[in-house]
Amino acid sequence: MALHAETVARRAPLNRERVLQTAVDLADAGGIEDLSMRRLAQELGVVPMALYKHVANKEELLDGMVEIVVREIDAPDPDSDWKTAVRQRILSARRALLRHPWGRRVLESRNAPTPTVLAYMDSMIGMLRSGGLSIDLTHHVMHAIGSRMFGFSQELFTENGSAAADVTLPAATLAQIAAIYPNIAEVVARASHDEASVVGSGCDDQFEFEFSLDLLLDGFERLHLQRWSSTQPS
Amino acid sequence: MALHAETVARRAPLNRERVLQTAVDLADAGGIEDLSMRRLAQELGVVPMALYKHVANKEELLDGMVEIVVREIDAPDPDSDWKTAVRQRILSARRALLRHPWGRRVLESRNAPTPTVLAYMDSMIGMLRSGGLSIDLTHHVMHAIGSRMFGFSQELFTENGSAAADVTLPAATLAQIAAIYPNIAEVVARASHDEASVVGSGCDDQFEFEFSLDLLLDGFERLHLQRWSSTQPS
DNA sequence: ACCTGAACACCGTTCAAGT
DNA sequence: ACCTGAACACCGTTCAAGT
Repeated sequence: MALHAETVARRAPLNRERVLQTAVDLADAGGIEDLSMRRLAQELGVVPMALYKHVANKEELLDGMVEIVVREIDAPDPDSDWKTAVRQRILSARRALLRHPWGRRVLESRNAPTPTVLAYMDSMIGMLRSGGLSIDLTHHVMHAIGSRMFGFSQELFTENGSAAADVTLPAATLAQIAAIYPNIAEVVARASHDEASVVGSGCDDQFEFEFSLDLLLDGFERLHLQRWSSTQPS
Repeated sequence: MALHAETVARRAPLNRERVLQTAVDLADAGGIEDLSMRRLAQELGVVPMALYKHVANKEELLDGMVEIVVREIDAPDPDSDWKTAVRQRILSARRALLRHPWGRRVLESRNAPTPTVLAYMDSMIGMLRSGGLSIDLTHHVMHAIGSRMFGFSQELFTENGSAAADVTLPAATLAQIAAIYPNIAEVVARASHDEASVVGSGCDDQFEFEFSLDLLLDGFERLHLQRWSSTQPS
């Protein structure tokens, strides 16, 4: 009896908030593949089925985790012009995603947007409209930004560290690669020469992200200034 | 004895080619989530362990499936200018991916690029270099295109059909959504009005893909013409 | 009313035994 | 040498029994 009471008292009462936050912590620490309902229950000191009191199923758990990540994105700066404000906000989203590397994969696996995601999108549209962009242009801009608005890049093979064109192989095999893929070798050689300070990939992810983001934003601005319309393409 | 001989004769001899092609067919028909080693073995009329004679593990199976998809991408047209040739090739990649909707997810899950993927990237770099782009610009262009070179879009919640901003809900709840997300509602209302002919999403995926692809390609061309360099940003 | 153990229907893969 | 059944260590979730 006493033992039983002590056991109950020792563990903090489970609630949805604590379930979600522990799931986030687990994914942050061990990656999303280490997160299972059974593993999460173990971490919380309960039996797996106890979780189903607070989340309907694993999908709802993942939805809740997405909400936590998206809520970390800074509010828009009302004093900046639309392009600067959008840029800053997306860079803030990227920082949130760097804190939670599993966020990208999980967000992309969702079937439907959660309320927080919809609110973020609504806010983003509002920023573009406040900048004077037409509804038409805003619509296509939202498609063009796509999940980049959450700070996703669209790079190759970055999930697990190194990008495809980046070579962490010994120089011996690099020569062999050059024989088969001469163009890749040329680019890699140049990149590693220019940016030798960057360890690992040899590429500056932040630079690459801003490079493509700015290319798109500049394109949007150009279309806006020339009063682009989808019915009369230039 | 006779029965046994008949059983052996009835099933075509297993080989790597047939294992991979059957896996592709299964994924095409039932989605990637229906593809398991056990399910694939069943389809081929063998015991699960028989597959491990032809592929080391499931990862290698998925690699092989990626190779099949990427090999379907058309070769570059040597007579077109670089921008047109790149554009055509990426649109061909997109068609391949539309035939194998699981391709995106599987390709993104790979840890390292397969030989066919590397060859495709090498060829893409070659096209840019032939167009006169500097190694420096080519490098950053490759990052900026990223997985879009395989025909991936970066749209939201498109995996399972409808994009986030698209409303397939009854009009009654649309009004409720408008109260909470007025900016989304405004864009959706306009889009469904303009493109009422398109069923489902109300958005023309092909148009959106080409819109952002051309924005990027035009940006690349502009940087090339003004002799852009990463060491001296404009 | 609440909690929970056992069970179900799956996974990918290992391993040892059988032919 | 080749093939294969059983087993291992997992999943998410259901369900009925226990308190």
